[in-house]
Amino acid sequence: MDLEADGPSTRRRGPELEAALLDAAWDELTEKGYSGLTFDAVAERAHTSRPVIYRRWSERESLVLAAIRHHYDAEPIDIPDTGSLRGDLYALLRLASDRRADMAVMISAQLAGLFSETGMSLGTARERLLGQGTIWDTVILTRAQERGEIDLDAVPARVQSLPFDLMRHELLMTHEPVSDEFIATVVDEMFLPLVAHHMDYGNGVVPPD
Amino acid sequence: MDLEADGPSTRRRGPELEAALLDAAWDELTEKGYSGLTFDAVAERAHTSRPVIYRRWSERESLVLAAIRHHYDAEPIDIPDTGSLRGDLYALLRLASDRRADMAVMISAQLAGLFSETGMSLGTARERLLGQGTIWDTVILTRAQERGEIDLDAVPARVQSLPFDLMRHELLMTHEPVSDEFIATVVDEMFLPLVAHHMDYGNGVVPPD
DNA sequence: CCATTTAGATACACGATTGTATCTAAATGA
DNA sequence: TCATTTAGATACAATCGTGTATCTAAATGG
Repeated sequence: MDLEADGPSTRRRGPELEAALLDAAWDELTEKGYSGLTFDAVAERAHTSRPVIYRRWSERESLVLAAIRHHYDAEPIDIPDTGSLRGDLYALLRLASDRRADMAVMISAQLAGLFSETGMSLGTARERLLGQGTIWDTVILTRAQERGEIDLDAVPARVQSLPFDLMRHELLMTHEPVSDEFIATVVDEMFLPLVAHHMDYGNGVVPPD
Repeated sequence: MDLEADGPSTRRRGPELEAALLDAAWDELTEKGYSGLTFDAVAERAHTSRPVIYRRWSERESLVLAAIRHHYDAEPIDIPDTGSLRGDLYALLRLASDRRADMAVMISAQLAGLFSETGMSLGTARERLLGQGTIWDTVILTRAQERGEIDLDAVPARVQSLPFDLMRHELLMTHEPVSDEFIATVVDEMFLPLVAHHMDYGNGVVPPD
């Protein structure tokens, strides 16, 4: 065996080795995607051999799920408590986006079947497939605006799970952490106004106590 | 060759054959996903052989993209014009969801690397990976509700691209056409209120003429 | 320090898929 | 009808990943 590269002939065991394997699996997963992940590549990346992996996880699914859990256990997100909903949302969306962008990449790592091989993102694929610009919503909204039903400049491009659904959507589409502008839009121009609206006109719910 | 099954010994050519190949590719794509699609399976499904495919598309990517284009050219969505934004939205969301659910399935067909092999949907995967229920948004919103900042019952689970982003998100998560309840929620409890809000309080934009 | 465990290397047979080459016979056009 | 095209069958080598078996030597625990 070659001893020059890194650790001087040290042979890992137990948890340390396991962590290295799962890290390698995670990396392979984000790069190649689930269906592109091979035991071989994981073993090589972890500087070991296939049998070492097979002894722990005999199926790809279990290996991958273990790798994902391991990755997230490694850096848990602590939910912010700023004292206000707005502050919590800003903080959590920023945090979740930065820390979980790889989750979207991972989820898309499944998508990666197509995308990793071709270098396409989901958004790019949509563009390539749908043509350039004029899509349904644009047409309808333009029409609506022409009828005076809506002012597109007054309605930003972007309520309970809304911010998270939209963030997840954004992450899936771009494979990048969302921008500050995105968060501001979602929180201050969508979520909070909707909250206000529904608190003003919502059904007269009374707490059950 | 076997002549009993269907068409009596007729040998397809040109456009007819090409359409059959692309249909077969589409079907394989939705069933197996991009990375699970093989020239072999496509050929077999089209009742022909691999060389016939290779003569037209030598790469998987070009075959798949051609298949997707062919599929959507076959049944284009005509944008509804009901006379009102609300009506247009209801109609278009319904139509797009029904007709493009397979698009999400297709997009997820990429996701299918993991999901087709394991029978998981993206939503199921999220559940399995995140645990049972108590996630960020729930915690924060519960907190906010406890502070009286928000009434969860008054704010439904669900602005310009909002309905479509949310529908796309929904399709990706469930792999099913969205429900009428989903459309109603998005349109009447999210999008339209936001439109109203932003038209009332939006920036005083003046048409540039 | 010896016994036990187990990491890591290597090798193997197997199956699936690829891309091409070759041959035939069916469709088409002049 | 005859020449040209090309669909479709078949076969092939080559590659890649799988899953297992086997051997060695390093780590660990008593």
